[in-house]
Amino acid sequence: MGAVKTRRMPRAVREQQMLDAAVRIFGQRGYTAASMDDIAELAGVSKPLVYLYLNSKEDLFLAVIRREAAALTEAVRAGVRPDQPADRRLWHGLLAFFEHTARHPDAWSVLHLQARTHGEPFAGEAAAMRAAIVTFVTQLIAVAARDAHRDPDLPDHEVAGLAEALVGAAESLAAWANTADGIGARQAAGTLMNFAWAGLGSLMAGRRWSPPGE
Amino acid sequence: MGAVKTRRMPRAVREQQMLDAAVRIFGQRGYTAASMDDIAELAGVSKPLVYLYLNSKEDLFLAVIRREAAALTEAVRAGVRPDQPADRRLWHGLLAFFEHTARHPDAWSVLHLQARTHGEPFAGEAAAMRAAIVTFVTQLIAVAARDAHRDPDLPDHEVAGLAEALVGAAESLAAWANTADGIGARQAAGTLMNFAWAGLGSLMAGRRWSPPGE
Amino acid sequence: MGAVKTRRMPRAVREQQMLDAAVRIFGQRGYTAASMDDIAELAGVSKPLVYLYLNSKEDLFLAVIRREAAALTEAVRAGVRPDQPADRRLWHGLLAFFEHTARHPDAWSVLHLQARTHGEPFAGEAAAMRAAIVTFVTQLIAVAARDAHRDPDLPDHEVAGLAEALVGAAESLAAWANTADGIGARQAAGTLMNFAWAGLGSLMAGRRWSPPGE
Amino acid sequence: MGAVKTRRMPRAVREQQMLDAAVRIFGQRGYTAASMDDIAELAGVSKPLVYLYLNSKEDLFLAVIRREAAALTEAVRAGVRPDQPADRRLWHGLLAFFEHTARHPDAWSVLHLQARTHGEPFAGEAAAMRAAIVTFVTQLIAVAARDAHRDPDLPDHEVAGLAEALVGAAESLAAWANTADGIGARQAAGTLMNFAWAGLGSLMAGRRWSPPGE
DNA sequence: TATGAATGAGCGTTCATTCAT
DNA sequence: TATGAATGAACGCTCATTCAT
Repeated sequence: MGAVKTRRMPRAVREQQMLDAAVRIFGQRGYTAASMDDIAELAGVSKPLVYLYLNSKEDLFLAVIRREAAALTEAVRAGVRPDQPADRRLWHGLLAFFEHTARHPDAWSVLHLQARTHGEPFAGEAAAMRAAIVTFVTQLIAVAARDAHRDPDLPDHEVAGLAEALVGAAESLAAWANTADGIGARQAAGTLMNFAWAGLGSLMAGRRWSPPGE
Repeated sequence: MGAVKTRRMPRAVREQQMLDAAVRIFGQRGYTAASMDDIAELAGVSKPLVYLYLNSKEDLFLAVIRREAAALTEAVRAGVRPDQPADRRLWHGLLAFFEHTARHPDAWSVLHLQARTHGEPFAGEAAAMRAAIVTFVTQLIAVAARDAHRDPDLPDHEVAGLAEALVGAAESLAAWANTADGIGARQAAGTLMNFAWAGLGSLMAGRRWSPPGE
Repeated sequence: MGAVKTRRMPRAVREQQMLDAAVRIFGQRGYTAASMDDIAELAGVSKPLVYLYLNSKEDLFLAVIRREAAALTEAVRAGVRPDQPADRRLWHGLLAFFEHTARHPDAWSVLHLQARTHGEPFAGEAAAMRAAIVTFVTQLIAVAARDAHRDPDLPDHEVAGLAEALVGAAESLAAWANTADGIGARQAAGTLMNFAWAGLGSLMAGRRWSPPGE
Repeated sequence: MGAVKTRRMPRAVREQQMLDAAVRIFGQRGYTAASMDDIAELAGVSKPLVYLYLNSKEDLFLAVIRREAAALTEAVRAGVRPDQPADRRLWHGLLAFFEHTARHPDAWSVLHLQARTHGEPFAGEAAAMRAAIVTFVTQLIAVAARDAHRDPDLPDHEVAGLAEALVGAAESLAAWANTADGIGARQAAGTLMNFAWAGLGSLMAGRRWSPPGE
């Protein structure tokens, strides 16, 4: 499983190899359980070289988070056609999200679990990525509401809550789709679209659920 | 902050004190960063006593997870009146969930973050609790579908996906409600109910979103 | 050479054993070349116990410096009879100094070489001890000058320089007496007394050496 | 501060640049805290080149000690006019010594502190330089004693002790003069001359201090 | 002459865990 | 029931040193 031991590589290449190894080890073992020895061995280099290039375990973890966060947001962005209507954009975004997380489960573990569980500055970096996605979804919802001529009925904090809920649902379904056999990215995206778009439509049509008086 | 030093307590009491301390330390510092010294000190006992009662750090963490998982599921169950219609039951369940997580943030951190991030057997225990909640929600959706005479249109795996999505949305909103100031449990539950119930209703009315043909 | 392995000692005793070992290792190998493993082994305990009691290598070194500085100044102070004339007091002080450094060469190496060579806070601690000795000598010189009714002729900074010179000479002779065989503390003290007391006497009698005009 | 990066210099020049850098780093950081990286960087060359020219850290340190020891003894020797009487020669020697140490504090730190604190072969090299100076002073004292027709009264080992004391006093005053503001080389030399020459004169005149009978 | 790439070996420190009482 | 004394094992990190070009 370890990389083939090839010597004397240019620095940039070696660095990517180290990050590749780090994603796998961090994603599978967790930040604290991962040892620099393990990562160096999987990368096919000695420990001092990892330190020479990445400085410290913290810096290495941060570099991993940043690289994978950029990769995920880029994948979503690349999947979305900006000239399409809001529902199509949401659909393609979800599809890209589920496909990327399914293809890179270790990276998703790092971003969704490890980074958020081990304090600053990691949690902040993961939160920043998540915030970008939430903002993206928030804008889609706002556009959809405008198209339905309904925005006066949806206050800002409600839109924010909806976006949070939608992103949380997507995160949950990502794990579900990766676990339950036979459920692919398309199906997960379909389920969520059905649920979400109908819910949004109803909301915008003014149909709201009222809590009991108690 | 540590418990007042009272000697010679009955075992059951001492054990609860240790678990109380462990929840706080694990929840705030994380599993690996928490040290047995910290926990023993906060519990007001010596380290060997912790080992005498709880055996090991793993066992202690497991005991914490089990106690808090039971407390959370019990809180949800206690909030739901079985003789009510499905929407009311979902509403009260969500309300109880948001209230409990807001009142016990360390416990929620243990269940939602720490337990899932540090491998087996912890992740399994947390997954079991989550599965129980998902099952509960699944049943509610099934009942609602039956009430709407629509179950033939909602295949099982779709219902499972919806439940997963709903639970994920709730988890996401729990963090959001605890962070953003001024958002309480009622508001989070209201936002989610509006979103979810309308979405479910639309689905059951046969309004579905279809992916593009591409 | 290592201490006999006796288990379960009270903390205070173990701490002294550790300091004893540390003096030898630090004195013979130097601060940086000394390893905590070496010290723990010579003390007959495991490394974690050293850390439990002394916290860190820095703290251990500081504790050694403080203990040995106190022992040396105490030895000098104990050798001096305060009711005697200044020359006798200087003599007994020098004698005690040479005897102590001869009997504890590792401690002297720590105080005179290691502590001064490895930056703060060690150098400061050693400097404080030395300053106390210089002050002691300065006072002796001042008393002697007063007895000779000559103090107006000896400006303060000149007295300070003389004290510095005298202490430096003593430090140098300590090494010399410990190295050259057959030279004991008495002889070293005698040589220095002859040199110093005569020099001081001449100075106080107003005989001064003038640099050439160039 | 690092040397301007000029390539392809003749070996002799490069070597001196490396030694210059090494003196500064060793003098300021100490032997063990100094890293070959630091030295290479300050010298403006790559690390392998340092090894190519100087072989190892030990050899580099030895080369530094030898160069600076030679420079210091040469400075003292150059300051002394051999055709002058003993007191003038001592005066000029001290003056040259204080001036050189004040002008080259890093070199003095290496010779006086670092070399003596880090075992063989460094301590031996520093001791050899010191022995040369002690011998030089011993001869001056012997000449002065002969001039005073007093040598039968001053046994050899006493002369040796006096020389040791004088050199120690000078070393002590060098640090003192470099620290205390406003004290220059001339003043330090003056203080020491006053002290030493008067002491020596008294000794040679047969005035000796006798220890108490006890 | 000169260097970018790479490592073996070791050190300070921490922590879960146990022994003896 | 309760604890002061003690440790095995591992981890993050650094450094002098060398290889291949």
